[in-house]
Amino acid sequence: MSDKSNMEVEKEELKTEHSECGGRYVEMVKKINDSMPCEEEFYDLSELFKMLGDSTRVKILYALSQGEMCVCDIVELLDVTQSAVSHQLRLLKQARLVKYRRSGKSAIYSISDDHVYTILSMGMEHISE
Amino acid sequence: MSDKSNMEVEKEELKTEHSECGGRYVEMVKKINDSMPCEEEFYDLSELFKMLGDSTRVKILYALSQGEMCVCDIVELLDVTQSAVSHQLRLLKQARLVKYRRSGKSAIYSISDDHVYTILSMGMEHISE
DNA sequence: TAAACATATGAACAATCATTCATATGAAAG
DNA sequence: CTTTCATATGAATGATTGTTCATATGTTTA
Repeated sequence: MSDKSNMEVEKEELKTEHSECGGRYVEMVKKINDSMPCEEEFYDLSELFKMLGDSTRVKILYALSQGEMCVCDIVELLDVTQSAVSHQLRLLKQARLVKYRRSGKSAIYSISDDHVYTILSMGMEHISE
Repeated sequence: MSDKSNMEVEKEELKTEHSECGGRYVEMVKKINDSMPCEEEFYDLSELFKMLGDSTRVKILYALSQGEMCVCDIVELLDVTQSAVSHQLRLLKQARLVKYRRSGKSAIYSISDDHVYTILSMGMEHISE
């Protein structure tokens, strides 16, 4: 295989990898590419929003944003099974969005920091536009 | 069936529906319950966050938050198939998070309003705590 | 009009997820 | 120590979702 045919193959690969329409934006794309957050950051970010991307969990977080409460309060407030609430609280705890302490028979949950509430509020503001 | 036994049954149902631990929080729960956003609001809110709850979509939105660009730019910038990008753009468009216009062969997408960017930023701030 | 390019879309598939049911743990009261 | 209450958890299931592959649509250029 000659050098020439090799180069031609590379050219072809380049052509199929991405299109040529870019024209106007190539420079911008390069710049953005250099300042792109890393894969992990995007992953964490989407994981965070994934936690907020469920009706039951959002309700729980909203309730807790009004003040700490125990599991049975949440069950009473929302229309969800105790089991479902418990499962979701576990996820929220793992994601460090809520914390809890034990008090007698009860487990008392609360929002772990108020960034969470801020994000919720921004979301609510957005959907009422 | 006498009135008395009827009342007893109701009492029992009440007991099994929710626990009695509430004690301290009952008043608060009532108050919160009255000011709770409606089902639909929670639904919309979780739908919004669901859109941000995927790595590919977050990347796309981040890229677009730097400026409008066409599909092939996004494909080049991120490491995702053209088909996957197109599918996700459709979802983002349906959710009104992005808008697009056609220019020749290209479809040029952009963030539909900067609430989106604000929410993204809040999220990024949160995960770097 | 045909070829090339940019984007969109339908169907299929694997993976993830939220809920339910049954049951386990843990704590307090009797 | 047994019962009752509050919460947690494992397994099963149905539903949703993101990607891929193949192909269609729409636009420009030759």
